Amino acid sequence: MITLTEENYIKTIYQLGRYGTLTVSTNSIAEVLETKASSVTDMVKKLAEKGYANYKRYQGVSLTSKGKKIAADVVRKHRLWEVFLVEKLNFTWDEVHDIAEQLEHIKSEKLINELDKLLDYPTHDPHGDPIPDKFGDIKKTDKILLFNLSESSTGVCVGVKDTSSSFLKYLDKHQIALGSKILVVSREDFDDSMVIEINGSVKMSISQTVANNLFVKEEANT
Amino acid sequence: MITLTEENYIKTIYQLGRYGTLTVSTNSIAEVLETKASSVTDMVKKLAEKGYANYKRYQGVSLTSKGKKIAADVVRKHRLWEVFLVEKLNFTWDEVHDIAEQLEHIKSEKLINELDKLLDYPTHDPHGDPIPDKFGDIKKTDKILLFNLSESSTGVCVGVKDTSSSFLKYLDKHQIALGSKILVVSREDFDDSMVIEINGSVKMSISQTVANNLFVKEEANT
DNA sequence: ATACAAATTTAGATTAATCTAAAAATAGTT
DNA sequence: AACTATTTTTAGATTAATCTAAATTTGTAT
Repeated sequence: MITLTEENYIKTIYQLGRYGTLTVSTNSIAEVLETKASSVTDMVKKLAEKGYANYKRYQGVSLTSKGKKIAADVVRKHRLWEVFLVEKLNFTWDEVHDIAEQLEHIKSEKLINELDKLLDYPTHDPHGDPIPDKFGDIKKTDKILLFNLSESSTGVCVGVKDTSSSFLKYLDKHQIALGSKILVVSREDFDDSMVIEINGSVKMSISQTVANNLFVKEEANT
Repeated sequence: MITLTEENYIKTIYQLGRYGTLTVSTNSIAEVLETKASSVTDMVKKLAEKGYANYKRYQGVSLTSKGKKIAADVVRKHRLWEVFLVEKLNFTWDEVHDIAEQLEHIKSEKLINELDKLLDYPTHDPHGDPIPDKFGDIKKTDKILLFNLSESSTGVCVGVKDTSSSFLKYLDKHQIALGSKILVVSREDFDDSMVIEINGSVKMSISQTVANNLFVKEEANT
């Protein structure tokens, strides 16, 4: 059996390592999980013993295919529950993370399959992140950061990097949502801010920080 | 903060003590939770220290009002989730217990209130057990065991005592469900079995065990 | 009232997950 | 190549929840 704590470590390794493709450092895991690096070392040894991770001292950790499957399942559950909370229980996108963090550990295959069906098989969560399928596979989209969109180009908002409540509320306030059409009107070299136009109407200036936390899908030039 | 384990002990004390009205023994708690009495003693001391229970060595445990509130909340969540699983996710009444056992520990007031609303404020779970309201109050029904129904009396099935999968499947097989009308046709002194008629059509013989695990609400004599 | 059986508690040990502080390895810079 | 700063690991301790085995209390029956 796998414990809740182990699941959280595995998920963190998965996400820090770009869905399990990279090796990650114990320190970075410790930072995300708000523990100490020494605790991470201990746990990572255990995960390796149990066959969920590859680990060589001082060389970082990666997931085995067994570990990746577990991680993808947890992420799948997390994101499906987020969709449920927003679609069925009237939550807003900035309220769902902490609850999904709890719900992601519920064990029942039927439950998650039925939930998937109830929600009509969504492919992305309320923040635009992709939902792994039953087999742990993820559809990759060619999203880029708004910051990397050039002047007079247009993109559709497809996700956020920072999912903090404060950032999401900022976006709400300025009517930026998934699906919004964003035109880069001009860029300011001085402080890397930019002026954008949202859905062809509202014009506003955004900071580099905002531009670096918003994913868009670039639209073909007109 | 209250741990998951503490919550489970509190819930058990609540249920063994008839919704917190009686004092219960450490042994009975140990049996339900499948632990040893010595573990229970330790935990019960801790619960008393934290203000959730009243405890005097060798004299059993009861809940404080603070403990009762926590227990009622957990039971409320458990039963609401059971309704959700049956009503929205196509589970049958014999499949929901173990999953609800996990879901009952999810912490979010908004979540449970919204769930309550989504389900249209149900008063009973799929086994006929009452759902405590937001304040922890429970509507008591005057249900009796089918075993205590006299010959030629009629009752409506309103709940089960044994919620095991095997018993529930037995009921399904014989078309006995919540709401079924049951007439006691005759009783057999020899082995305490009885012949019943279900919904005015099917006649069958049931054992004492079955009659002692089915709750009915007696109907006024015709 | 005593003696015995059953229930309960205590004492001491174990496991999982964590921590601090010290030691070891790695990586970067001159 | 040597020094230093950073990262990582080890060693030893702590906490929550549990266990076994022994000791204590309670209740019952003669």
